[in-house]
Amino acid sequence: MFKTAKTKRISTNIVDQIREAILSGELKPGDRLPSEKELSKKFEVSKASLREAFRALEALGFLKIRQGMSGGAFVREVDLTTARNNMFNYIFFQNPSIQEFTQLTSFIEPATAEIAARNITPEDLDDLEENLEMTRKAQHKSAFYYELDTYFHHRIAEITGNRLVCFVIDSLKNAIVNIKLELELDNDFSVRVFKAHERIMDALRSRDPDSARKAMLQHIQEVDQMMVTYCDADAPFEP
Amino acid sequence: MFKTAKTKRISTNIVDQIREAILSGELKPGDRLPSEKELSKKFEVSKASLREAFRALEALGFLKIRQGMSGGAFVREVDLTTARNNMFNYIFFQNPSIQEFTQLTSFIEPATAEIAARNITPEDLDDLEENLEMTRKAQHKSAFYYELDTYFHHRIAEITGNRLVCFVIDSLKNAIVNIKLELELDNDFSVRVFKAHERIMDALRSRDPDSARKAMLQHIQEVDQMMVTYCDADAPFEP
DNA sequence: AGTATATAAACATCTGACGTTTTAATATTT
DNA sequence: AAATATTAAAACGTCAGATGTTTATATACT
Repeated sequence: MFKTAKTKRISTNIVDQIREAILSGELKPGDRLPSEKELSKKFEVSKASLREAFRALEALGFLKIRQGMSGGAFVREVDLTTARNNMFNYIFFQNPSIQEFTQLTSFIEPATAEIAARNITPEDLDDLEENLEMTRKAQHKSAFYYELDTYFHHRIAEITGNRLVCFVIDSLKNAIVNIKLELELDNDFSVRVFKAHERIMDALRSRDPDSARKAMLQHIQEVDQMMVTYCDADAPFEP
Repeated sequence: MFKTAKTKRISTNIVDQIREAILSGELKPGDRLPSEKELSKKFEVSKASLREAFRALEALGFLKIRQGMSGGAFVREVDLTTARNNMFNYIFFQNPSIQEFTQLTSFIEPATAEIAARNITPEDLDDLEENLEMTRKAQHKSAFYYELDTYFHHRIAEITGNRLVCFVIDSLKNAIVNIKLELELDNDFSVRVFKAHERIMDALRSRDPDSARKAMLQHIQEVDQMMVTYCDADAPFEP
């Protein structure tokens, strides 16, 4: 009983109203809001307060403000990058251990690989073969190598057709790389990753769910092992 | 080669600088930033621009601004609620099917239950027993029932000690309830949920990982089944 | 037809004034 | 002396209006 009667900041009030309008479907991606002048009249607030609200809604990913004639505030879908960044911000403060990352990943990715082995199409296979080939060639180019690895896992997740799974896998990979290591790949590491990807591909090619699951799990555990060793050895990331 | 040379908005620049300072550890949770007046002097920008930046950083969960003497902008950890809301915003636009939720959940929660059965302490058990008892008594009080269910799953996840797992499970439960249904529990539904929880508890009590995993999986699939039926039957949520 | 120029709509930024909240110090009362 | 009331100051909150910048479109000029 008795909720707070405190009046919020004006900008907060506006953020809530616009967010609500979007979530209720009253405003849809692509819609353009009235100009600052008109809106501040409607809300009966100053331009400054309105603009503060816009900055928050932009940070949340609900709006994109464009300058110039026929610019304005456009509603947009909260996109993957925004969501992933926001998730990163949270995970950063949790500062989970490599083992926590590995554990969650090992719950999801082997299952993903298993399903992929059942549902994979020739096009998917071609895509992954190409990725594998590029990985083979790129074994010593660190930054590029990371991108290829991410794509490999992302692509397999995509085959499940489950966007939530894709999102979580993406976000985890993004977070661990940004938090834990700037991935100073040594030769051994990249060779092992490549070989693991090869084994997974073998299983996918032969549409063998069980092997795919096992190969993926082994891959995850091997990488975990290497990362833990690497961190213990010469890169303590907790000052 | 050649990145964009476009100068960003001032507020964006400030957001980036402060965010960077936090991520690099230069600023820590609890720290107080200088006053608006001083900061706008340091950044050589107007108060308005600085405040716009503050609104964005607040929305992201990095800052909390307090009014009054000895108020100001305080750095804080991005908290679970903020992160969960931000994740919800993304998932809202993806509008995933119940099956997508179920699939991801079925990857994670059975594994969670399995581990919990191994690691559960007497205190954990007491907690869960109490929750089960309350669930038994509250089978017809919809809102409360949902809270108890959420806590049950959350608490089991917690036993793994893996904060990422907790976060994902929490966020998923939060999202599905807010997006898909305002959970008009009928009697059958709550009875089945209660019985499933009972079965899971049996397994946890006897520290039987295999049974715990199976019971959890069955619970998830049963709930999925009921939700799909419910949605098909009389609550189409896509207008 | 193609290119330059002008115009207008809309956002971006700054300034300075005034209001509100909150804490802490001080004065007053009991 | 303790409790209460008053006051002061620091910091955020809001507003109005002036001025600058961007961008698309219309117009004029090759």
